[in-house]
Amino acid sequence: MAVSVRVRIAPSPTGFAHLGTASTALYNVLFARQQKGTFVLRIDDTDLERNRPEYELLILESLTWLALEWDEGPLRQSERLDIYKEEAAKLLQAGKAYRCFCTPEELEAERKQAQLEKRPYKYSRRCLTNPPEGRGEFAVRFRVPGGEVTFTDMLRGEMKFDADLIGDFIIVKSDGYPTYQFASPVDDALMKITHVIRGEEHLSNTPYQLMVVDGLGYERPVAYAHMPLILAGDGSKLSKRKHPESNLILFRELGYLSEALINYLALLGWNPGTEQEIFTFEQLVQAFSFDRVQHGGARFDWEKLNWINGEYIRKLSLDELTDRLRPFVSQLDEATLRRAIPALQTRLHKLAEAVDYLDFLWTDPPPPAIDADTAQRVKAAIEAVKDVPWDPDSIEAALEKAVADSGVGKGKFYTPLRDTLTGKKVALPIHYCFGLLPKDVALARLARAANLPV
RNA sequence: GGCCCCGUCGUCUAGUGGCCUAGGACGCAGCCCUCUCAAGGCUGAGAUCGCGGGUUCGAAUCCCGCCGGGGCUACCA
Repeated sequence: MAVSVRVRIAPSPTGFAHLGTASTALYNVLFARQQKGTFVLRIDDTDLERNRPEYELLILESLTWLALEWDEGPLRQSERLDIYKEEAAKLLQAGKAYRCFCTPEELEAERKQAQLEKRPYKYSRRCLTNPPEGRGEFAVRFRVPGGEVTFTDMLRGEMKFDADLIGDFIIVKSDGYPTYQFASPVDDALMKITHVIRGEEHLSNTPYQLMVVDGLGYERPVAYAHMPLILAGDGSKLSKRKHPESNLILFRELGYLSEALINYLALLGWNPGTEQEIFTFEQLVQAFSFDRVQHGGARFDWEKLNWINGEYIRKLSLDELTDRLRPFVSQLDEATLRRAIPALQTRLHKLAEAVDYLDFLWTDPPPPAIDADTAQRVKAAIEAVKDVPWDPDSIEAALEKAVADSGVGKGKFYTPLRDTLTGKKVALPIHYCFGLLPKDVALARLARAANLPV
């Protein structure tokens, strides 16, 4: 009987959730849904120095926004300290771990020395071979048995690491908290995680964690999948500090649709083997497979995301787009917003751009300086529209007639009108600029610009 | 330094020995449409497949070396 799939994501609340978090979560969810498995959310909050509770909130909020819902959790490592203590005690008792009293300075000196002698650094094991007399603060080190560690990576096949190159590493810090290399494999084992799907930066961490699992006598995960990293535009790895723009909350604020971001992220590093680029989530679940995942990192491309986001915006129904837009233009009344949608829909790449197209509705632009001829045409425009029904189509018909009568081209006729009404060089079609404005406001703006009595 | 991963148009990629004079998408350029900006339609530029050796009748695809990028090597995760 096949064991049911259990996967997890384990972000640490030392910063906002970023693109990498989303990407890893996505692949986990895709696999979980496809295999009818369980997706667990665990918060790896063992870094006392850098953890912040508000970051955890941000992570949950980001994942929820992206609809990457977890089935179990969030479990917090900070609430499982007893477990790690117990597991560490087992290792200590079995002689598979030992107390280390070395100070950071001493360790630093060891490292420097190794570097000086041009030999690869490995902890000297002095606290194992010569346990110091003094008591006091100590960390717990795992006694690396050496030999070879092998495991299967779902992308790369059989991986083999030489454990003789790995020094004894710390599993419990002197503050009593477990390190990542310890807590993570312990939890994965206890939570019966079957497939560890995570970023490629963890590929060479895997042997550490496998040795811990083996040392404890737990069952190993069935397989690992180390997914390609998302790179910044310059090819470097995305980091929270260097790349604040990768904050997922920011994507929401800029007006990216969560399903568009998901679609883009899925394509970044994975490809379906067909030329399809736009996928529903269900289609992704069906189509996803690890053997079509890229092995190398991929740069994040805003342009392509913008295009996909535009595609998604254009697919939305009038009601859906209205709902999505509302938070971005809360100044605007519902009816006006709905009337603007047809003109907006083909123009937006991000929802927030709606503000640039609509803010003339609640912000009076300064009247432009116009010459006598132009004033005449503005006046003609006023005459043309002042008695027509106030909807874009009627306005357009009236204006077209006025243009024909004026003897000048549309561009020459419309440009000063657009300028007067919106104060902008780029705007919605002129009849929308009229129609969205209350009639009296539109006429007043024109009259003022043409220096006419209102 | 050591270990590991990766290397096809600017970017994301297709490609697993002949179908590749290397395909698609984004972006870019031009044209059409057009009151601006988009959207849409059409056309186009853009990769000697990191480099050098092999293997083979034939290599982007296999082998070796080199170079380049990234990751790990923390009492960060």
